[in-house]
Amino acid sequence: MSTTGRGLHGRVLDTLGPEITAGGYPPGSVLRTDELAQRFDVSRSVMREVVRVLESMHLVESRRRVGVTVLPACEWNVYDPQVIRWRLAGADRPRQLRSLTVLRSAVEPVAAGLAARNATAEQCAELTECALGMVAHSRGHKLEGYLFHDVAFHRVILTASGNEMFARLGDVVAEVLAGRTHHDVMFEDPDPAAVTLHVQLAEAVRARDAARAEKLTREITEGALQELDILAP
Amino acid sequence: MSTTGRGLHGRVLDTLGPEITAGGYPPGSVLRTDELAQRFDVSRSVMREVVRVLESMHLVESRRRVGVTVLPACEWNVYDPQVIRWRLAGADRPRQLRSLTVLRSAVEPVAAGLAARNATAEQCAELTECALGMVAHSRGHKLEGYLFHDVAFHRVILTASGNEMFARLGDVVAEVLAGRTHHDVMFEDPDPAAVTLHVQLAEAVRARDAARAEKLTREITEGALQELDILAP
DNA sequence: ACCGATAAAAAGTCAGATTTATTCGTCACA
DNA sequence: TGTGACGAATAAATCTGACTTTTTATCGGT
Repeated sequence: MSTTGRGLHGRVLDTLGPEITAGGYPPGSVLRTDELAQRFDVSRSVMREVVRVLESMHLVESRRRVGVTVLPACEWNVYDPQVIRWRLAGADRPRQLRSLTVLRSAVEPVAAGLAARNATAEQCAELTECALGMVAHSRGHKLEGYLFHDVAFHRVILTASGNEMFARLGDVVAEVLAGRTHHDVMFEDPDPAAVTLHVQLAEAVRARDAARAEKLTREITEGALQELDILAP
Repeated sequence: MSTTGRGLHGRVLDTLGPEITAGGYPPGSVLRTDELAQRFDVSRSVMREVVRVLESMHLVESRRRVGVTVLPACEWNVYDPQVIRWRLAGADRPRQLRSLTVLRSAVEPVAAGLAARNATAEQCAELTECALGMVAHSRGHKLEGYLFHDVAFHRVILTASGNEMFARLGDVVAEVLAGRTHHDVMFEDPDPAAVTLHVQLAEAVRARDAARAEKLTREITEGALQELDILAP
């Protein structure tokens, strides 16, 4: 399931990374490579590789004579999928989920508008297929099946937009939707209105109606914001 | 100017990273750590750290017995500031600039709406100050001064939104604006209409008029899209 | 009190030895 | 002829210990 599991280096990263993103070390704390290597019972080489990766994520900064300094959260590369995963697994999961949902509400409507212009026939077909899947799993506590098709639906929209920056947010949306289903609200069947909106969106994209696709998506994401008690702009 | 310049490891990264993002190695190419270490005249330890960082950016994948495989562009962490910088410095700079400008057009209006709700008095003051700075440098080929205030303006908007995901896009916007000024269009003074829009936006935020702030920002980003000949949605 | 030399601390770098996992070729057996 | 198991080759992964470099703090002299 995890991406980095492979190798000794990845295992250390999967322990130290979450510790940092969870705020286990206040900003400005200094860690020493040697001590960390001892703690995790790995060689300095491996530890240095871990530090280098954390440094590339702007979680820490390594300076001579002083050590590995933990950076404040405002410096972190919060778009790094790994960092997102670590933070979603940690304590400030709710805050993270809100931030990402607001991002969705900004990006997805525009992406849907572009998808209506650029989607291939095959992508349109996938879209309706996903929407039908959502309908089929919308009643009777089939939450997992619903989630599967929901994630696939939004992934197709983002990809079909033709913008690589949007396409890369597919994983983020997947995490948000999965988080909503598994941990937070939504104990019962999904909102029927949301299901309808997805079906209509698939139709709008197929009909090349960009304005309608954008508007429908705005309604979908607004629903997601309301679920998290975020004021609608 | 560059972030990674420090250290031998950073210098190798600044050469190999751009080579990969520029498409110098077709996806699936295999590089061997030993050969790379020879080529850059560094030890294997340093080379392994570089590979680890490139791996964390999903630019390459390192597997035993086979070597370091270059991944296709669709796998790259295109939100990594380092990757963005490398790609903006490379050959497909125009495409990259378009992608980022579309992203701006999605994010900034929503961010401005939130800023109108959440901005502090100090941030409002900064905003008007930046707008005035733009006005002051809008005539007489003072492009550098104009750019400086333009970047600062958008940074404040993104930060004042209160959303960390938006705030982190400040660097991206800075790169886009700088790229537009230095390399592409805009040989003459900036569009007076754009300057006016920024002044009005500062006013709208101060007046806590979220709807107006969002609308004005939409006009600003639409202008940016038109400059790059991107069809308006 | 100020300034420069010196020493210490920690990351940075390197090279060699060793381990481990993967691939590919070969050979036996069905 | 095709399939599967065994083994050798290979390249990354890891460990180790020594050496270098940079930065900072301390100490002594003026």
